[in-house]
Amino acid sequence: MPELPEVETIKLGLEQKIIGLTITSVEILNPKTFQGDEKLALNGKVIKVWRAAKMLGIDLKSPSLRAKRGNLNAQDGQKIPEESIGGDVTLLFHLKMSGQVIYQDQNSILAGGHPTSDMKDAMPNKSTRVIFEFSDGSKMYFNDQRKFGWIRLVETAKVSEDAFYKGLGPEPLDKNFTVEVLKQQLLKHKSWPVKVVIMDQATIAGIGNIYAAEACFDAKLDPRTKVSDLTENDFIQLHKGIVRSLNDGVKYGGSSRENYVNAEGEKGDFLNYAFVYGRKGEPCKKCQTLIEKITLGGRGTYYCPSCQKNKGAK
DNA sequence: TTCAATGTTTAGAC
DNA sequence: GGTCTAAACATTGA
Repeated sequence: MPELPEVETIKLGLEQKIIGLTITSVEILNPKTFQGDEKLALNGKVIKVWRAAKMLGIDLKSPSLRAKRGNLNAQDGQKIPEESIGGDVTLLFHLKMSGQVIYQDQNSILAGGHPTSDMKDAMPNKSTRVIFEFSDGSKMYFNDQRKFGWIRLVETAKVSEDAFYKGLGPEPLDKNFTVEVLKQQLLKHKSWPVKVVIMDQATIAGIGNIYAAEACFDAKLDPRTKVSDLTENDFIQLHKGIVRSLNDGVKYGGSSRENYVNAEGEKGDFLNYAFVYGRKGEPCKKCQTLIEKITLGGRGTYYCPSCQKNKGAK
């Protein structure tokens, strides 16, 4: 489920909580969920929490890895300086369709990812796949109903070699993501429908089915419009639509109805603000025409037949 | 009972 | 190779 804004929401919450904490145990309830040697995370201190597309990264300073290497740098045999700021190992998370990251300490619950009614209840539950415990007694749970998601432990220096990470295109919320970049990326697939191409992770990183539909609505483009039929203005509007919908997603705390829950009961409810996603048969918020649903690129696709036009269609 | 689900990868058929 | 579809992963809920 989670797309870029949901993962960003988790990242923003998590970094307030776990930076500086040390992992004291990693309990793997479903072996297929965790790839790599979890022992390298033990006694690892959280240095950084980051996001790339829909992937979450947690960098750890790993005493275990240093011990394994004899505290020597593999390349030149030099001692690794203690003041080294970079992490040694990184936990990569991908939530796929139904993953959740839930962090609980004494005072609060931080729950992000796929929305379920029980996500702020007692953990672990039947969807819990991996449990991390920190030095202060707080815990982080990785839940995943459908078991599509994964956690991978890799050496921080080798994150860029990770198969998934390697395949990612430009980050849409990065300041370098200009209209020109969008255009260049899209033109690599001139015959593809616009919604399909913006969901392609190698073209643009992090856009999923919800935000792709919203971005097309925002740009007034029929999702089936081929890239070759886009005008200069379409690229500008599409760029605006992508950035706006993703930023709105972050602003509203993601599309999970109870994405972020704390003592104040804050919730993410972007879906309440969606113009087309999940609104088949309901009136368009702009023109009252009923929203239609089709299948495009194998995915359910919602659009307003009146607001969104396909200039290439006969 | 059947179908679709906020993701990604892979296999087949033109 | 390009392009499209279906299937695979596994589970739940409408």
